[in-house]
Amino acid sequence: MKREIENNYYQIGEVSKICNIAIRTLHYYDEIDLIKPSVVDSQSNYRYYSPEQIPVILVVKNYKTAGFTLKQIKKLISRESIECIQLLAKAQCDVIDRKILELTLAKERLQLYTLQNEERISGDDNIQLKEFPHTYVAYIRYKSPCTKENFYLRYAELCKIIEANQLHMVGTMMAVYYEAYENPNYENMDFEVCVRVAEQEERKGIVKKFGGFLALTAIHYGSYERIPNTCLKMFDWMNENNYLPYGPYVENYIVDISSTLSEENYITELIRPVKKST
Amino acid sequence: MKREIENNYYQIGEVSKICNIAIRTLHYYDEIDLIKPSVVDSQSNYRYYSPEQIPVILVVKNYKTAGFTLKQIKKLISRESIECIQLLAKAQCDVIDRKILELTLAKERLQLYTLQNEERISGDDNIQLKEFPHTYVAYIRYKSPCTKENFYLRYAELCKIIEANQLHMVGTMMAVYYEAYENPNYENMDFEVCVRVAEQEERKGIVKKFGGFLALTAIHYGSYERIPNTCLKMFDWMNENNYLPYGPYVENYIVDISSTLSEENYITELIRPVKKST
DNA sequence: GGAAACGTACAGAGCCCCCAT
DNA sequence: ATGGGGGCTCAGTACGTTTCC
Repeated sequence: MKREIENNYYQIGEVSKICNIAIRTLHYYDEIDLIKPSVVDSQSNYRYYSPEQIPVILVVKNYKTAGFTLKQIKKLISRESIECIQLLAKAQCDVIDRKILELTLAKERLQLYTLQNEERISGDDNIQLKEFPHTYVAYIRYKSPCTKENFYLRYAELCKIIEANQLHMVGTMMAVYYEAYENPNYENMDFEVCVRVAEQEERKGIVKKFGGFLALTAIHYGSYERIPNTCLKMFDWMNENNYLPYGPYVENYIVDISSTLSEENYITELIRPVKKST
Repeated sequence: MKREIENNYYQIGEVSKICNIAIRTLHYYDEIDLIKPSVVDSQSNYRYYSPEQIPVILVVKNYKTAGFTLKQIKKLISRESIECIQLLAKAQCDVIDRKILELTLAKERLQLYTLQNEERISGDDNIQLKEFPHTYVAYIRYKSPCTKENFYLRYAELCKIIEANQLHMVGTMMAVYYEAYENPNYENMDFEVCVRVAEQEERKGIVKKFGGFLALTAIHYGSYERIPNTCLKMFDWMNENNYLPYGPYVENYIVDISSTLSEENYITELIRPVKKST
């Protein structure tokens, strides 16, 4: 009789190997009545699984990678009606789509760090003239004292708006300085804090199209105090190559206080729209 | 002095709203030293967060959606070196890629159920002639008694091989009957159990190209006992339309014991390769 | 009277470790 | 070497009570 069981059933370790599931997890599935072994030896309490259970266990695994909870899976494999499965499956497809979108965006954000690294190595002279690409940004623009604190306050405001409107931030904080050529009034300055979003459509007062202009850009490493220095270099380049500023100056805070404590690690992209002087 | 704190700092409720994080979660982040409020009132124990903390909290959120653990995030925002961040970010990008692949495959599997539904509704007469598409399948072929038990044993074997070779199953179990036209010997039958895999390449003895032939297909609903019935209908169709069998007969077990207990819910695709008779 | 704090409890999905055979 | 099972983990959520503004 023992022989018979051993020949026609799998022990838990075999099932574990076949399905690539930890033994303890199979214990757990038994405990919560998700997958009960066909036979349990009443003396040893050893679990014995029938071959028909293998496909079921594998289906459970598939459902799990699809993101169903064990409770849902219990329903799915309790197998009342196929219509029920189809309904749940359809809904889960949408969930998966959303998850994939989220992960794609998360990856994009991570790549901001890694990409910057390569540029940093490749570009000894990091000043370059390029077409700043079209993107969509969520923004807040009004006049206020231009202090660090106000910056973060505004960024916080912006984040609140982004959350409230279920937008998806991709990218880092940027600032647009609308008064860079008049004598800027630092006590009450007209500037904008904005950030790129995944959504490709304008929303009145919240999201607008941005970019699509020719700009001289430079990557500035380190503390913000030395930014004027890098700016001067950009002006030198413009003089030599006959370009003039053309539109508000932009800064993109690629690595800032949110990812590093030491100001020496800051990375800022300085973006100055330009046109050829005639 | 209290006034000053209230003006320059956020209370926990405000942070919660701005960042869309539960208050109790912020408590938790404080407890595990992930995000400590800048100021804690020593009398009331009220937490006060500075505006600079908002971007950090949001970065934590982003890292979380990217799949980092809180422990890793603690390191990431402890912000020793950017190189460390870049390394972790690069590794996590690979993790995300794998997750996206997995989810994509999981979705494909789910769609097997939902797609079948539409076909079921649309096709009153479910016999159709079609080019069976090219796919890659993992397979096991040898002779053995053709019993249900052996089927699941083989399927289990196949799954083991798939796991061992890190292949990705997409689709349902299929069987290829190589002896369908000779007098089949059910005691020792040459048949194959196979399943579609995501990998688009052959592997000797494990994965092979499959399909790419003209076939008459029918969807059979219900118990396997009535399959011969549906088969007869297919032969009738072939006689009427001048087609002859051409190659081994295949069954695709779309809904079987792994997704339903009642045999009445089974859905099986019968696939008979054919050619025009001359 | 609405916020905030905090202790406890519990969730889901396992995993670690020790013991028995 | 294989099995069994208690307790533990992670990242929270829910509930209830008490204290503060």
